[in-house]
Amino acid sequence: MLSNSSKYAIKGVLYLALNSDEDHKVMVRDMHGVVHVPEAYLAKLLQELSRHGVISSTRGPKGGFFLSKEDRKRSLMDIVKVIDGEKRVKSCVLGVKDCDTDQPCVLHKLVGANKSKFIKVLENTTILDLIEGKRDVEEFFPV
Amino acid sequence: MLSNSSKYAIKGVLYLALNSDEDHKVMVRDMHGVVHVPEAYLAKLLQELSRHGVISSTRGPKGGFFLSKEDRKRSLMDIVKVIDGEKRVKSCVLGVKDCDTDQPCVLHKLVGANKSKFIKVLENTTILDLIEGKRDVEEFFPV
DNA sequence: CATAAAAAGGATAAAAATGTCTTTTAATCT
DNA sequence: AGATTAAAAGACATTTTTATCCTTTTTATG
Ligand code: FES
Ligand code: FES
Repeated sequence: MLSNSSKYAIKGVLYLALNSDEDHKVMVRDMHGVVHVPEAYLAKLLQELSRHGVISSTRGPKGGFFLSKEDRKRSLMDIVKVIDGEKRVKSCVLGVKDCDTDQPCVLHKLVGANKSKFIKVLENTTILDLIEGKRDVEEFFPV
Repeated sequence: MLSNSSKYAIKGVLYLALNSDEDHKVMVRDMHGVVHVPEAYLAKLLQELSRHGVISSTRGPKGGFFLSKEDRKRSLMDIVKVIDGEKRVKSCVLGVKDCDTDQPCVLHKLVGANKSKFIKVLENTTILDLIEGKRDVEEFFPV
């Protein structure tokens, strides 16, 4: 459903949500160990997210990636859309076509409801929702 | 969640459920067009399923793949386990570890229930369940 | 302005998934 | 028995995903 890259990206953004803001940017070098994602690869993913305006970044000394107030209101789907594309996550359990069309597949009535519920979660859950009240970083990044 | 290969395999087995029995075996050549899976690749997947006893086959003239009475009682999960492995489908939304452990991830409470419901469907739905009453082959194999 | 720090970008590499082809084995039919 | 047929097996090819490396551009700061 979600690619590995999307999982990585989500974890990266969660880290930023917990550890960064406009005044405290964080370098990939300092976060890749905690979220268990290869440094260069995580950098690529975050750059992609930044390029699409899902997260923020500045270059140079004191630079790094961070989440602005606005960024925190982004949904998980915003991340997934950039990395995997919407099509991938919404595709039918049995094929490539979009789910919920006029011609549902055999499995649709069995799993379709679950799938669209999952998508709703991605769409309706913001970064802020996930981190509110939490500061115990480690629990966020299981191996 | 499910690999493309698993989807192919499920579609192949569904075709066999609708079009084969002990006395009417079917060759890959005759089915790959209907289920929209490359011939040689489908052959490989079916061979794998047969090797693991999920479906049946015999070689030579009048040979082919088919589902025995027993085979029809197999669950979707039996197919997925052979092709993808159980780990892959059960893994956590955010990582590689198994879901539902003592240390659930941040997303678990949001999506975990959906995921385990999906797995339950795979485990509890048999081939027979899917085809009962149906003979309209085409609706089963959307593009 | 010089310098160093950091992301951005691009090229490349490695691994996994997907797909094809050829040879071997087993069943059936003359 | 011999010819034919079809799956089984395995080698090979392609594509996609995942991952690394190196150069360039931008920016803060002394
Ligand atoms: S159409 Fe196949 S899961 Fe919805
Ligand atoms: S532990 Fe991550 S989804 Fe269950």
